[in-house]
Amino acid sequence: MAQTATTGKAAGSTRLDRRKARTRQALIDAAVGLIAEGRGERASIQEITDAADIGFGSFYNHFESKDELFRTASEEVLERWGRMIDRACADLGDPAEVFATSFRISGRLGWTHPDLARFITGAGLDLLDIPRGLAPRALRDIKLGQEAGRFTIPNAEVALSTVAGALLGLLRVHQQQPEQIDETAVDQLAEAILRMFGIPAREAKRVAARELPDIAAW
Amino acid sequence: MAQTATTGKAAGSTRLDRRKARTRQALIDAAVGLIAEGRGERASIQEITDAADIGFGSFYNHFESKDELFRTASEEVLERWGRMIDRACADLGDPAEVFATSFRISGRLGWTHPDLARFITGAGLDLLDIPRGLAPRALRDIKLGQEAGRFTIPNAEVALSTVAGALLGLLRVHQQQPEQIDETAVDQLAEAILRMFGIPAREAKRVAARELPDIAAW
DNA sequence: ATTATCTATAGATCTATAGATAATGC
DNA sequence: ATTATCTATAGATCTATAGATAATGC
Repeated sequence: MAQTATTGKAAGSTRLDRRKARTRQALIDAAVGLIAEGRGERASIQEITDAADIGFGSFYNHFESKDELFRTASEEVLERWGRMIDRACADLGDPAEVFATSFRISGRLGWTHPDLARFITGAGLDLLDIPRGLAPRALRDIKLGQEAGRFTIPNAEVALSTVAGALLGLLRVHQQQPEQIDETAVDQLAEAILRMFGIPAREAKRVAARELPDIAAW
Repeated sequence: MAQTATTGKAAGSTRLDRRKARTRQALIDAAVGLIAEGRGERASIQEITDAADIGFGSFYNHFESKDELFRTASEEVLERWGRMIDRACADLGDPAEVFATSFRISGRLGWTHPDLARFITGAGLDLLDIPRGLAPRALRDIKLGQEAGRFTIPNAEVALSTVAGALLGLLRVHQQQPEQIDETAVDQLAEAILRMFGIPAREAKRVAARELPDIAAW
């Protein structure tokens, strides 16, 4: 009874559980950092445990292989990203606006969430193979837009890959020359993508200019 | 005198030179195949020399490291691609049409040049960091289009990354579901990208529908 | 005689595990 | 007593090189 008193962590967990969870999280954080540095799977397990500041052997208490760690780490980060997008789009009905809002928020990650942005550029198009975060949401929204007759672009998968290329380019250029990418640049690109999807130019401008929820508060 | 008689190979080269060149080419072909399989730099030198059917030690007669081999192999393949594009666009003046033609030819690689297409999807967005092939040409054409006032899209680098995402999506879907991507699908995507770049919809349709040179002959 | 290729191997990693140590549970 | 962490290391790779073999030049 008293032992299940909350301690600010998950209820029902022992101190041992929490210590284990911390070690596991340290490994995940280290993996995320390595992907962001662009060294991804090329790092050795030794480098990973050094970065996480844990003993080498502890790695195998949590993951069977580097692959499993990197997959887990990617899914966790992208899941956070996905929930952020869901929150921002909760009240929107029009698929075109959902899509545009998701993209405009993602394009701002360079300054709102630099670590996440660096992870995304580090992962590259592999993002599309991870069933979390942008890919499943954007694909769903593109298909909804097609069904609603707002998007005339024929192939949703190809459209998704195009959007990923656009976002990665945006984040990459921002990392290299931050002054070139501001909110206007992100919104103009969102507008351009809407045109590509088949939304008339005038309407695309309107949809991409709607006010966004306050990102800073997240 | 008689010794420089041509033998169908480069003049002035000895038989030793030609044997060396064959070995080197076998290594490059093996590297291209490994990239196409998506195993790129993860293959060991032993696997590379096995695939090339040459002795392990010969590797170091030609390249100092795997990195150097893969860089050389990528540049060689992309250079061939680039020259193919140059040939097709030689007589075109309008930057928008040069761009559209380059893209429409590249989108057809899935059936005109399947090996090259598989290499491209295997390399992914790393294509943008190799100063050969699509990237420098597309960047040049986008900038020309901007200067000519035909493209209103603001950032050429971001636009380039978007186009790369589109092409990679196209080739990837074609590999997985060939029936989904035919010439019409490629041309529709080219048209959509022109709209994204700021070309009016009607004009985009016109530019993306011009007759292409006969690709089969290449 | 010269040059490239091949085979064999030393030495440097890197992974996976065993066994000792430390922390927590009860 | 139980569980997770740590250190140390065996065994499996993998790279780079040395030295032997084969092909070509002259």
